[in-house]
Amino acid sequence: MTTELQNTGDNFVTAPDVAYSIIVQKILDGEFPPGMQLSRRKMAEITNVSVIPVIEALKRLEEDGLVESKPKWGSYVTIPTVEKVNDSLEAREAIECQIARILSERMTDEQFNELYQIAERLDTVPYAEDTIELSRNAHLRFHKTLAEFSGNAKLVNMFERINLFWILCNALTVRAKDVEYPRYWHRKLMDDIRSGDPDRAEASMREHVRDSKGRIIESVRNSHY
Amino acid sequence: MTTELQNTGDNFVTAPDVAYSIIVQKILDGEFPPGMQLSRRKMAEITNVSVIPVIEALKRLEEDGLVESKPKWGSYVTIPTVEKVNDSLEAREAIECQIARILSERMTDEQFNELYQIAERLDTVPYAEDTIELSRNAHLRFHKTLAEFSGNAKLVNMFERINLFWILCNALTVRAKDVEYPRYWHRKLMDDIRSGDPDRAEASMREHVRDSKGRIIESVRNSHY
DNA sequence: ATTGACACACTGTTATAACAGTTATATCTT
DNA sequence: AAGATATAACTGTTATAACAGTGTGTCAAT
Repeated sequence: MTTELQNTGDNFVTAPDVAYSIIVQKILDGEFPPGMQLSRRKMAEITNVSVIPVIEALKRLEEDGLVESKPKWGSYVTIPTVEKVNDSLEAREAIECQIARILSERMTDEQFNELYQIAERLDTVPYAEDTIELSRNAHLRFHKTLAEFSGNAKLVNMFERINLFWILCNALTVRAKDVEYPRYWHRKLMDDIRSGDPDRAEASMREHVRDSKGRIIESVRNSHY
Repeated sequence: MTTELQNTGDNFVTAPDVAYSIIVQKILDGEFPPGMQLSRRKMAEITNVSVIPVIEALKRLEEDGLVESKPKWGSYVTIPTVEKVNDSLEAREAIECQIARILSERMTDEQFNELYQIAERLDTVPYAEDTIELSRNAHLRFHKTLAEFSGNAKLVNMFERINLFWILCNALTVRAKDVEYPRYWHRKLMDDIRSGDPDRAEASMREHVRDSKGRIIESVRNSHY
């Protein structure tokens, strides 16, 4: 049953990769709910690898903020408290504002066009029940592309970390009806970045990030784990 | 010879902790210079633990940016290229500016006084050959304390990561004579944070971080590994 | 009935050893 | 002598198993 462990040419899939992707999936799907203990042996059994790679997978998840550990006790799925969500959003604000600043100073026309297309779709496609998955993915891709276009590997890395915890919170709490963007929300952000003024770009991004803050905090407060 | 592995009461020192601290020390001391390959077996031998904890230690070092890895080849001490240093400084800027913003809005009088004392020492003690170690430590503590007073665990964590790579770069390149602070450099920063205006605090911090940028980049460019 | 202690069934931790690539060197062939 | 091939000595990777705490439930004594 080691079908997934094959070395397909150049890119080598390690056992920790396998364990990580399976566990992440189950956490985001809600199969492993917040607070649930993740025993190393059981995770090894589920993912068909041994304990060693599971340790590394859990460690990565800890870096992502999806899992926490008590020494000599074990790991469990992070419970998104108001404090943690707040910390995460402040960190996200730091990263994304810096990305906006950088992009305002170095962004090619092709990059702007690509981003603007996504922004337009986000502003026009309604956030309805049947398109929620589509819209959410587009939204994630928008921010991920912004990060990548900064050309800064460290910022991209930090963003992806923060983002996973954010995705978890969304999956747990936000419903479609809660989300309603102004009509030119994302395109305005792009225009402000395009202006070439770092301060303006940053201010616009800060507003953009903070917009979701109150909503998320409220949702988290209402869901007790 | 397992004297270091004892469980001293409550706080449990794991084998990865032991390996990590030894290897970090040797990297920062220059005993393991940039580019040097760090074989897992040899690291295990040096640190008196087995290969498994060494894997975790090397992984932590990778997170810190002190070590890089090629799959199926091994780990080696990071070579601080201009690009990496630049990325790191931009990330540092993001974190520290956000910390400055937060502190401008929530900082107690005691916290301000403690920070101001360190700032005063930094501005008055000359950065001479014999006090370089002292001064550098004070400088690190200043920024570390700033991070901690933000009350945001994620930001503290991110800061410590970034900071280690920064320490490495400093250890490799900067000489005492290169560094010369304006007389009120750190106290001005504290005053700007104290003003209560997030934008002003941020701008001041940005200037503070960028001040060192040119100097470091130049030093790194001149030291080819 | 309550309380204490002991044992068992979990948990993490990590050393050993076998497996699997990579690289460099030595040997063989042309 | 030059090139190609095989081999040896590294490297990372990870499964197995033994060790070491932690918590829980049960049983006996009070």
